[in-house]
Amino acid sequence: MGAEGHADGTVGKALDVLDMVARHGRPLRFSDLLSRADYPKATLYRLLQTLTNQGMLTLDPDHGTYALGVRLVRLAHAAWAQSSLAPIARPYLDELAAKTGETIHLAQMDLGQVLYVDKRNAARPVEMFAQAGKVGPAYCTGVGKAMLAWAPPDALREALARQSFHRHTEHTLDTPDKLLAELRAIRARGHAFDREEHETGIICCAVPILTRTGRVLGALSVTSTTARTTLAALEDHAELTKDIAAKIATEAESWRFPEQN
Amino acid sequence: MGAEGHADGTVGKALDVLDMVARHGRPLRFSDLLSRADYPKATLYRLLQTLTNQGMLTLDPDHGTYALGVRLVRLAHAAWAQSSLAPIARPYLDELAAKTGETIHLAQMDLGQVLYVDKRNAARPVEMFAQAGKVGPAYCTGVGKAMLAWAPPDALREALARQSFHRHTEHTLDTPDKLLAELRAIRARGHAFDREEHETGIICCAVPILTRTGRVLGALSVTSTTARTTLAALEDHAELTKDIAAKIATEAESWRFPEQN
DNA sequence: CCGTTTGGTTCCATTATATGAAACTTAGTC
DNA sequence: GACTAAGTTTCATATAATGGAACCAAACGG
Repeated sequence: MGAEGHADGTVGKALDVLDMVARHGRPLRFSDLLSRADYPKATLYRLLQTLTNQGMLTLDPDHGTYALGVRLVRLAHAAWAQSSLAPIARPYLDELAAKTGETIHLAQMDLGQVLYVDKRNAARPVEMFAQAGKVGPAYCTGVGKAMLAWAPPDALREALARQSFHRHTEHTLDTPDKLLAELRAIRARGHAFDREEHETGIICCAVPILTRTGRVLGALSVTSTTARTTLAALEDHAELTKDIAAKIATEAESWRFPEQN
Repeated sequence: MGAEGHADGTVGKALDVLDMVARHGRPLRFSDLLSRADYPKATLYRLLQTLTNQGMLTLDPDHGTYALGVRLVRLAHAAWAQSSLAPIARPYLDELAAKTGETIHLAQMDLGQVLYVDKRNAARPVEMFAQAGKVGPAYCTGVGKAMLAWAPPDALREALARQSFHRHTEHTLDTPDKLLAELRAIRARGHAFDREEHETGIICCAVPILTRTGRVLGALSVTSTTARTTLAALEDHAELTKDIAAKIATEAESWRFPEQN
């Protein structure tokens, strides 16, 4: 428990508190936080004060509650634009969605979890940020497994340690060993499947987005339901998806390092 | 210079570094940061390390550059959803945009600066997050002045100290005194104008979004150009804008504190 | 109306932690 | 192969975070 891990220094603790507020989803009072966190009163108090006058939290004086601050929204804008693949990938996602007619996910890895940074919904169009930002498990999603399959050994070990291996469906790979075997297969095959491992009826085919040096930037998936299609049919999109992934990778590298190479 | 202000403790410094990366807009190397920040080498180094293994920054091993991390994107999602008025205000902004046919801005105050959290562009539709997240000066924008006019004394003093009072156009109120006089007028009138104070040709009429207790949550503006319309015409929308602002305030309060009152 | 609880803030001696000058280790140049 | 620039580590010191306890205020209960 308290599993968060290595909370290096004060900064780690502060960010921990920030996460706590973020997770809760709506404003909390001092005492709410005090019961959740196991920091001593005074420590938590000063942490909150610091975060508040840094603008990372806002203290609502009427209710005495803390909420995430607007400075975070500003940082968010920058992070979204600069660090996520989303802005670069947008046109390519559109293309992939149009050609496959299926739902598309773009994800990146965040401390062992899958972070969805963009999405195309076959039916409804652009939903962008509101839909993105969600997190999911790595061990039982197509994008998660695709990223893990190409992760360097130490990152993989780290990520494995953070998985909960909860048996979501009867197909979930619920042990590290099963997962490791699957990752080898994925690596050999070049793409990952989700065989209703996270949610019954939901299947997908996912590919990693790799730099020229083989580093994992993220993953891309074509998702559907067993009612609509089959895994084999989704696999037909695999090559196209890989091409798109390659384009995104290339663009990402040249966008971020204009002068280089 | 180094004006940032009270960098309380280590956390403050860490966030300062984060901002620095955010501002720059694209990945930076250690030495880039070293020259910008005036922290000693070792200090900055450890700060970066901490932020990196907290997931707030990512170190690109191929180029040795730091960029904002994905954890920030996740926090961003939460902040956007929970702390900004944007998700609540969306339908109301749509309504206001439709009825006025003009460009609408929704802004909040962030440490003396105006943070635009949403926008409706008369011509093109939804652009959402990509367009929002921008910051601007408080002393020479309609939304900024509207918020300052209803700010409590100490917050106002704080905010004034952070203004640069750069003379953007010939109409800019470029001293604290002029601004204070204007704020009194705004308060009396109930809404603020931007008389081409920030950009020539751009005018707007802005109202604050106030809680029942009179606290400023944000501001709403109807913006246009001198080519298209006049200030007097914009003022015709003032009452409607106030109504919309009131609705947003009410909804914000009940959304955040469901059980209360 | 006063004693009590609950929720929040401040004190202050102690300790842990961040600091930063300087030394060191690469990697890249000439 | 010496020289330079960029990044990393060390270590004594100063500083800042810590947290137990005391304090304050407001809500509660009798």
